[in-house]
Amino acid sequence: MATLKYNPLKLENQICFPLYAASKEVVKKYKPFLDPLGLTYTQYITMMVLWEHKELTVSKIGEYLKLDTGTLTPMLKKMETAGLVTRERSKKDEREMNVKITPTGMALRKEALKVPERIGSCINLTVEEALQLKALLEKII
Amino acid sequence: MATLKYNPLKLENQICFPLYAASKEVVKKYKPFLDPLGLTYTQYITMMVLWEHKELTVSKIGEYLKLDTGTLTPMLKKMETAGLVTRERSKKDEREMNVKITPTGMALRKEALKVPERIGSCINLTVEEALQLKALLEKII
DNA sequence: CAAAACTATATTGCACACAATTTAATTTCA
DNA sequence: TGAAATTAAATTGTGTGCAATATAGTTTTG
Repeated sequence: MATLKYNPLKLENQICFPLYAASKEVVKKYKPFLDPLGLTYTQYITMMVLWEHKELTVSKIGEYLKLDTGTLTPMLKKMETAGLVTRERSKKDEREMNVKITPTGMALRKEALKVPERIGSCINLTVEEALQLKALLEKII
Repeated sequence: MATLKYNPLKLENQICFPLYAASKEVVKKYKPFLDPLGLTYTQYITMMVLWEHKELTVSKIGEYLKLDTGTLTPMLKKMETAGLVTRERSKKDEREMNVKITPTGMALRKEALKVPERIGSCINLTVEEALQLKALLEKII
């Protein structure tokens, strides 16, 4: 009997690749729902933490989203221009930049409320599977 | 009894976010192992399909990796400069660009062989969990 | 068989993503 | 207390990632 050697460098034997591909796939699925709101995916998750916390420093946002300042600073400037947030140095510690959601930004929440369920119906998983997946992913993070 | 309303726009209620964060996390874990090989993560998975198939068109690579030409063309040019692949128009159909792995590229495989297990030990999952995760991710793709 | 439709790749423009460095403010501690 | 260490953002440079468009080659079809 011939034994086939396991090939650790085959794409289908990787765990990383489906993770990478699925992530891009899902982000892409958001686009048609976020375009009407004028948000990119990264801006959308940033709005999510701001809808909840109202005001945060750049580094706090980075902690929640696991993004660094090189990504956040230019994006937050664009969001400021779009009227979604204000950016102001902290009075207490001038090193900190306080990012605060505006009424316009807050109002956008209502329009975003339907996004999650619309996405949900695009993803081919049952509720149990989704929860299982979420638990596994959180073990990685 | 107060009922707390479920908030669909909370980061921790999303499936997309852990997926996005875990994917970035894992790609980042590769960096220390790929840097010595002179490969980025995207180049590494490209090499994976080329180690297996030796010669492919740009669109075939894109099919395997779910990447488009806007990503692949500049990257393949860099890989050509690095001596890992050659790029040549197909004689049969001049529209096609054949990407072929070089002996240098092929030789790199040996050095890459230890990457998967090293990564495996960085990821906090049992074999069963990894297989379960892979199956769930493949349902999404 | 030539115009139209199609296909494969390349190019352009925009938006991340992060490592490394810089700048400025605050804290620590000799 | 003042130099050194630490901290928070911003900047710079490199590398994706994709939509939209352009270009060139191939196939279809009236």
